[in-house]
Amino acid sequence: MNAPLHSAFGAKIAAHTPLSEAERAALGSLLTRIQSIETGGQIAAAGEPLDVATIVVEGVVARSKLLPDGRRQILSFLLPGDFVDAFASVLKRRDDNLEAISAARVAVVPQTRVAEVAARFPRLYEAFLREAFIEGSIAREWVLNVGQRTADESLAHLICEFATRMEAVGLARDGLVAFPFKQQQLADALGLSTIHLNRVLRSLRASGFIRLEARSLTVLDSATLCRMSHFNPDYLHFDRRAA
Amino acid sequence: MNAPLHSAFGAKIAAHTPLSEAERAALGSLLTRIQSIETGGQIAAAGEPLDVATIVVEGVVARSKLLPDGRRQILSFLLPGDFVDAFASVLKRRDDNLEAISAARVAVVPQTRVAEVAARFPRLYEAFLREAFIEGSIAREWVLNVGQRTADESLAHLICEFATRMEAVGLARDGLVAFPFKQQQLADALGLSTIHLNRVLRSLRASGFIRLEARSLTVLDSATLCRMSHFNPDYLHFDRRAA
DNA sequence: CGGTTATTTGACCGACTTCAACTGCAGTGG
DNA sequence: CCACTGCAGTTGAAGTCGGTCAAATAACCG
Repeated sequence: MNAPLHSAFGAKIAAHTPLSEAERAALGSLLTRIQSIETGGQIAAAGEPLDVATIVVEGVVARSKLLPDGRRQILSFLLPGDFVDAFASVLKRRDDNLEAISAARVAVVPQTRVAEVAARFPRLYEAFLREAFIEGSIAREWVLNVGQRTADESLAHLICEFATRMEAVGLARDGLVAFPFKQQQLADALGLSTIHLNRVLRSLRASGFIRLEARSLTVLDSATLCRMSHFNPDYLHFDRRAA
Repeated sequence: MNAPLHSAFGAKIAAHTPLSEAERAALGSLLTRIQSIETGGQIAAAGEPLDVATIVVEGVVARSKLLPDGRRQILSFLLPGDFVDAFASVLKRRDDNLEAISAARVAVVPQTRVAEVAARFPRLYEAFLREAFIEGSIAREWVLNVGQRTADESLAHLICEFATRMEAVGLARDGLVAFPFKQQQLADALGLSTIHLNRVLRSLRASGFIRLEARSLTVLDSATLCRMSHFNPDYLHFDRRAA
């Protein structure tokens, strides 16, 4: 992970919106209050006011919800460059949690700062809005993943999504990508038990579709993985102008 | 259901945003091109451009996704007064479907019209944004529902959510509410087989929690239903100013 | 090195699915 | 008026996917 430090954030937005120097500078100015969070550390909790947005600078963050008896569902993984809750101030209080999957660095941006930048730079405003709706679209795909796909399909789908998104921000190359997840976390993301997740993961390795060692994943047979999980990247809305 | 025809839409927004006469008029002006859709009719399909927003005037609409082999997941139910895809023009193409659960009447609003109204009335703009993010919040709760809750819990939760939302737009009274769903549709919403859904629904009736006859639902024991499903209405974000 | 946490494995169990058949009802047409 | 059709709902039996319980490695960390 020795990519230039703040690159993902700007790169992600620049991928679909050409940016002026002033816009780049404004983006950079959002990355001031950067916090380091250790693995498993909590970044935000349900019930807190929604007065800050969060930009993931480094590492992976999970958005999750809990049931009173302790069952946990992970709702999405936030990767470097992701900017969440930028418009959440239209709601009052957070109803979910943000926690670090790996050691992470995140920028915590007061909504007032976001609003200033958005007011000055309409294209950035639209880019932020776009990010927010893409996260919504991903959440809907997860409903499909958890509700309809079998355990194998849904794990394969998660891997396809993760690899694709990491590649899009330049953090994967030739199918090789950091994979910081504990099996417990993958299980919570897919609505499976850890034990079953372990067997399914194991079977993907045994089939030769992936290699997984030292928290690092190699996708060996991307085509099969995508096909078996019915992965269709449209829901990631990478390119606005694409057909 | 002989509530005044267009009431739900305005009422829903007025519930958290005080509206001027001009704002009311602008809202009304969005409700011009109203289409009647028969039960099961398709309103929009994946792949279409996202150049229109949709307001549900009457009836219930489902947002759904399909897998190539025919499995279907319903992602949310849109009730009278709901306004969806108002900002979706930041994305290019739809990746889900809208279909009528019951006979429905919907207003199909070109994004340009939405933009005009939003530009003239900032408070309406914010209200629309709010609607959009609440739908996102509901989608995240559904991930939890499908991923973690057992079949009984998740059906009970769906019923609590539906009754609560219908009540919020004045379409339920004393626990009595129209319930247009086929068991197949409920099953697709919860990621269950129809047969299992039938048994679970049946057991909720046998337990005396609900009565269900002639497409009309009576919630007999709301407290137990909410408790057993861990229903916490915070995620519906009804009142922005509430604690 | 010891203690904790993560992963792996096995045996068993249960929630949910699948397959198949039957009921009830509304519409349709003879 | 009544067979005929089709669809939604109901029921039963059998099978499977995935969960639970328990325990053994293996990796991690101070």
